[in-house]
Amino acid sequence: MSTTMRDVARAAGVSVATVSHVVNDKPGARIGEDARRRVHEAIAALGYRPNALAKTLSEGSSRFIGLVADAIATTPFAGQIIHGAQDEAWRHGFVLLVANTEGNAAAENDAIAMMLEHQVRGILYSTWYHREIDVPSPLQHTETVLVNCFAADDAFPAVVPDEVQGGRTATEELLSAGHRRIAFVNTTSPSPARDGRLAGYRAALADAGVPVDDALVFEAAPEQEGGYDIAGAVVDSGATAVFCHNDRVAMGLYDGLRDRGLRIPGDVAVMGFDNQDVIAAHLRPPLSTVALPHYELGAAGVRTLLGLESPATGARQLVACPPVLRESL
Amino acid sequence: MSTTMRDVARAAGVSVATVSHVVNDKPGARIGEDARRRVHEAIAALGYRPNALAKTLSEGSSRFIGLVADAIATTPFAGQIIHGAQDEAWRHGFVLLVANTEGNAAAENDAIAMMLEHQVRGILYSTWYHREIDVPSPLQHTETVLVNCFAADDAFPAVVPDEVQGGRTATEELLSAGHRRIAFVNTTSPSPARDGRLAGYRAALADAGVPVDDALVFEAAPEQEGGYDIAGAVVDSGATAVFCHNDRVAMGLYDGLRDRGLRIPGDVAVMGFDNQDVIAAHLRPPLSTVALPHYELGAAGVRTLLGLESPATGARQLVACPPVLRESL
DNA sequence: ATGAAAGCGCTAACAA
DNA sequence: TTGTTAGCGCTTTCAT
Repeated sequence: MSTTMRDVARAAGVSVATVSHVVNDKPGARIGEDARRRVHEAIAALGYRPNALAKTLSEGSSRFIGLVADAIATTPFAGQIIHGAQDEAWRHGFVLLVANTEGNAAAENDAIAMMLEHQVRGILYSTWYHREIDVPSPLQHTETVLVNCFAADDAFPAVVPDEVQGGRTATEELLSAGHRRIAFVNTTSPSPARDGRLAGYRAALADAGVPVDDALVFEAAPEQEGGYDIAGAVVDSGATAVFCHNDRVAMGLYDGLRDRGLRIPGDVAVMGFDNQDVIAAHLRPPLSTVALPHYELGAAGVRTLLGLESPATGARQLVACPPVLRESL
Repeated sequence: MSTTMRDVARAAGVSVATVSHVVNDKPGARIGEDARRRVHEAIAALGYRPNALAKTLSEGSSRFIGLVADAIATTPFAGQIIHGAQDEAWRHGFVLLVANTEGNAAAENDAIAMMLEHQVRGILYSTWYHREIDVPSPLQHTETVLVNCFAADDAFPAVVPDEVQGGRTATEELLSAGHRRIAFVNTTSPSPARDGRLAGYRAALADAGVPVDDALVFEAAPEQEGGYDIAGAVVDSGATAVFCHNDRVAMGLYDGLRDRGLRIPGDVAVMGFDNQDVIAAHLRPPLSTVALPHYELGAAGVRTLLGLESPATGARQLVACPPVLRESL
């Protein structure tokens, strides 16, 4: 097997206790200059690596954090949640245990059980799109933080994107670009995103003294196809700017607009939502949008779990969706 | 703290050895019906969960596998490597420790060190695009499998996509759709993908008895912009079909073609590469392409690490890139 | 300033 | 069939 603390102790001619002290740089430990040096030498010579598992066992508390995700796969940016969580965990000396459950309840329970058996400090439960969930029962008695989702009764700390602010921001950008007839192509699927962004849109208009015209609010499937199909109606409405529920809808709308000989942003300004990697920056013209803060969601989740971030509001913690301006308006 | 095996033993009126045996369902262990039942009852009553860390310590071998990735973030489908690795690891009772290093050497070394300290059985080192790498030195003395990358001298087992076969497949699809003047818009950046796909393109043409015309081979930046900009030249070449280095280039090409009043696939057939989630299936028309097998790469990496898959060839293990036919040809 | 020794929760001989 | 016991590698009093 690998070299242990005992090997080091023997090589340095000291006891394991001494080695332990110098390895961990214990504050209240008086170690002689000489002994300390010998230990370091022995460590280098033997290529000693502390066994984190043994350490955990003896200390009684691990440095693992679990992250169970319903879909690392399905959506590109879900990976950003992992990334943010991993970075932040790392920053505090923690390691991430990742499990992908594909929404399968059995897999979910297995994953949670396995994490608990590995003595995780707590579990981050995340979804790939912002929504309300039923918290899996094994999580009821575990230190849990919801990421990008929330419990019906807000019984668990949760970190979610601020949809209302996002919708408001998008609209404000269009407003400040001089537009007054601003259409909103919302999604057809009921969700916090749908309600929140609409509320934000309305609020921004109201604040700007622009009357809300319900004829300017459309609904479309939240994909390219939805955006493409709604283009005609949007054009007919006489809108000079369009805020799309997401970047994919915007991408479809681009095509629909182009088919009708309309130029962006000359004839119609377009604003997206999500700031989706492969799309937003590379449409022609590059799409202005509002970013979904996935990385930050993961990071904030870890901080909350570690008790470094007091849930200001009480339950749901809102993370801002910042605007990303490019050339579509 | 949580309930331990001792608590269970006491509650069931047996020894810890007995509990251990029933918990692990040890083959060579004769346990009385009665004792077994009492143990199970005690476990249920106390809500006992085995401590995986203690188990590892005592058994001497852990069930962790490390995955260090240079960018979970940058590209959407990198996440699929994690996903595949995680599923496969899980399937064999292993847990994935994930670390994202953003290509930073220091972070990389830290990550590897941490994994080693956690007694990982081995480490998967993966990159977000297929390329040759210098294997970080701490990995030299560790059970390592390269995923989506390979060492200069093929000194490490590696699992990579079969670029040549991919290029050949793409071309064959175009060929069997009846095309003879098939352009290839390759990338400008040197890479296994660039060389391999070109080789596959040539081989497919040769096999079909179609002379390779170098005037039909173009180069463009591997993004939407590159595809858009090259459209004119491609059209001028008189090609009736275009094989693009990747889906993003194809997306740009779509725009360029449309600007020139050309229809897809009526006037020009288009084939992509990557099968990139957000893009391929949602262009108009949906893009036919060749899939990069990221999930499979991650899964195969785990199998190889676990010694379940004997590297047939010796060093680099090739994973097939299957065609995904939609409506662009 | 340093060491001995008792655990942490579990496994695996070996006894009984 | 079941129990005893000695570790696994490390931390941590408590002596010295």
